[in-house]
Amino acid sequence: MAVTIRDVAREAGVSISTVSRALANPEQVAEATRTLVQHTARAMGYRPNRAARGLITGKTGSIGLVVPDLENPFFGRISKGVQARARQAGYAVFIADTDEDPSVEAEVVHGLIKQVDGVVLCSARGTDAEIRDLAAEGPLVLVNRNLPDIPSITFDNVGAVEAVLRHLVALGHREIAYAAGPLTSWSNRERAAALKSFCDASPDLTLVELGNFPPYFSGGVHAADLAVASGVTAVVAFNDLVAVGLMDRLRRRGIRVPDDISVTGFDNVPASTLVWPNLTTVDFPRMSMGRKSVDALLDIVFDRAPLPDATRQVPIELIVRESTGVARGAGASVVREPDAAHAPSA
Amino acid sequence: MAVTIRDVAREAGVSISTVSRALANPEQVAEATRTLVQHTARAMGYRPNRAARGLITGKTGSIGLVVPDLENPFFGRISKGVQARARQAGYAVFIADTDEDPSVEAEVVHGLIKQVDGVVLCSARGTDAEIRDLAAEGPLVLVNRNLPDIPSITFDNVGAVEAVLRHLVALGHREIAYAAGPLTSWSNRERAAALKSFCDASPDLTLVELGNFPPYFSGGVHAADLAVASGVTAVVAFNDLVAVGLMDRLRRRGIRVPDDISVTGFDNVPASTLVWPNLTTVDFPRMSMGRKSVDALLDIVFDRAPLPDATRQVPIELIVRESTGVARGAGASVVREPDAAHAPSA
DNA sequence: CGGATCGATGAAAAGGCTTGCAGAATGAAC
DNA sequence: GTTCATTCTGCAAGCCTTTTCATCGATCCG
Repeated sequence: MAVTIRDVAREAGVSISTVSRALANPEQVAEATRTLVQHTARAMGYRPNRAARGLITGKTGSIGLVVPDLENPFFGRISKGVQARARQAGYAVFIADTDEDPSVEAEVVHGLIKQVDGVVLCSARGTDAEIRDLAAEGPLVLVNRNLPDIPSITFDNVGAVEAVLRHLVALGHREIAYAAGPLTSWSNRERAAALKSFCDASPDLTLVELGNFPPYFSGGVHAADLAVASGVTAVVAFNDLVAVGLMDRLRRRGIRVPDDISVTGFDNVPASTLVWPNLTTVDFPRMSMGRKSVDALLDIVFDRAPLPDATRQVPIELIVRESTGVARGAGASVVREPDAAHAPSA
Repeated sequence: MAVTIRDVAREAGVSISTVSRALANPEQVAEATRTLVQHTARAMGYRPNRAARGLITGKTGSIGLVVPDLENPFFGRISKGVQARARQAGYAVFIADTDEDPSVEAEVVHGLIKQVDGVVLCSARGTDAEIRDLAAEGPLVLVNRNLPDIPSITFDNVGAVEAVLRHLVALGHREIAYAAGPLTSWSNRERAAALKSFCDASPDLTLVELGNFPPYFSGGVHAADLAVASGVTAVVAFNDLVAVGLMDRLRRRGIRVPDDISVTGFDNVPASTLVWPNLTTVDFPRMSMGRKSVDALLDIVFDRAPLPDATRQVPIELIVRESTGVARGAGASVVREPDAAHAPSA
């Protein structure tokens, strides 16, 4: 049988309230008593019963984290960030994997949110309405998805797209395909919209929208042939996994990257440096995103003033590697006469 | 404020015990009352308070999963298996990441094991003694590590090594290096020992032990140069990540795989098919391993007869891909006169 | 028709902990 | 020596649920 607070109290010769206080609010108890109690507790191997505490305080000391796919290193890293910060704050974290299924997502969050202090919902796949319903049930923060009135940690998708596009345009690319990710993905919708608006704004740029594809290697394989058929010189893939699948298929068909076609991804997952050529991609500091989400959640839980929205968006960085090069057929002159609207100033 | 069992009781005009029974043991309550209560409960949005239930039953309805690195897809997939089975059984799962640190591991398991019904400890990095101490504190099952007296789910490392070795020998390789993983890793020790015993048993085989290296891409990069210098024709890497790092470094040095050197991994993680050449590796059904671990844990928790040990070891499969080929310098004759002890019978 | 049997229900205790409130003890001030 | 302020400690209520035990009514049988 586990040792309880009253065992410690008996052993130390004090009341259970004193034990409770000595452990939880040490400053409320006299020095001598405090050390006696703490000593006894440790010696007896006392560990507070979280359930009992939770029953009274209404807090569980744990948070939930819901992700679409634990095996995807994108989420693995975010989870690590959440983990780390939660542990620092004395919180344990439930993790649930929804297998990219919006209905599982709703069910899981629903089942979790009442038995934890709050939930971090990562790359939510559900509709805005579903997510609002969920948020009404308890403290919820969104990662990689933005919804007014709900605390959201996002990264700068528009900036990321702009960086990629400038890079490609500078290399002489004018016909660019987007290998789209799942329609349920908010970041896919953001990127697609940003691409469209940029390309619409510059007359000499044509955007070919392909997809949607599943956000995996297989999606990229599928996209590759369509991209080739469309005649573009560069493909922006929804994420690194799709980009890698794309490059694999291109290589198997004897199409060279970047000589024949340039390819870019998003996320900077480990796989982006495993492949050859290494992938040009956009880095998102996922670890710090995970940490921030816990901070935001705890702000709600403890009713603290939340972070200003500006600091909620984590910065991005374009990582130029070997998968992008000068556009096929583009003379060097192209590089010297970039599209005024999108070329880097230097 | 949350709706409690007594709210439901008042609303339905019955006692709280009846509500409790109608929900938890429906057969103990009259048909009419049961449906009334269930209806009222649903209508009011009642959700039982797990903490209160746990206080009385002594069960939390949750289990813990502790892994060295969540970002590693090897563990990601195991986690998915654990996840899935736990959810089936109505359990939620705490996941903790130890960052490959044995002391964090001990601390985390220690902190977790009293507040869950049991813990699945994956690829434990601690010493045998540490793990035994942990197991004494509560229900614990080991995954990818074997310890007498503690329920363990493992895969057949010896069989895996044998399969790899037979494959390499059949291709004419006689000088083989092992790029070892962390000393804290049980499977690394198993594989190293199995390799040694096989090579010792066949006089014409020489084994070069390299390492130890961290179980990541970077470890493989490091190992590559040592492997080349050692003059071997094949390298068995501790896992796929190391193998991929190895191949990357070889490619950068202009050494061809498999023409100059053959490379194999273990685990069959997604990265093994992202690289070119695709990696020859050994597949472990990690998902089913995760599921089995939950079954084993629940067997302990519910005091059921545990699975027989034989079914605790999950089968393996050698996946031959393009990273292994005929040994450099070996004539075709070698393939026709394989070492009797290790060549496949066909 | 009385007693036994059975099913359905309710009352109440228990589980470990926190916390408001009150009491005891100590010390200081007069 | 008395009074008051100030700590420190203990009592007891309460958090929400499960579960034992008792009660009640009804059914059944002799």
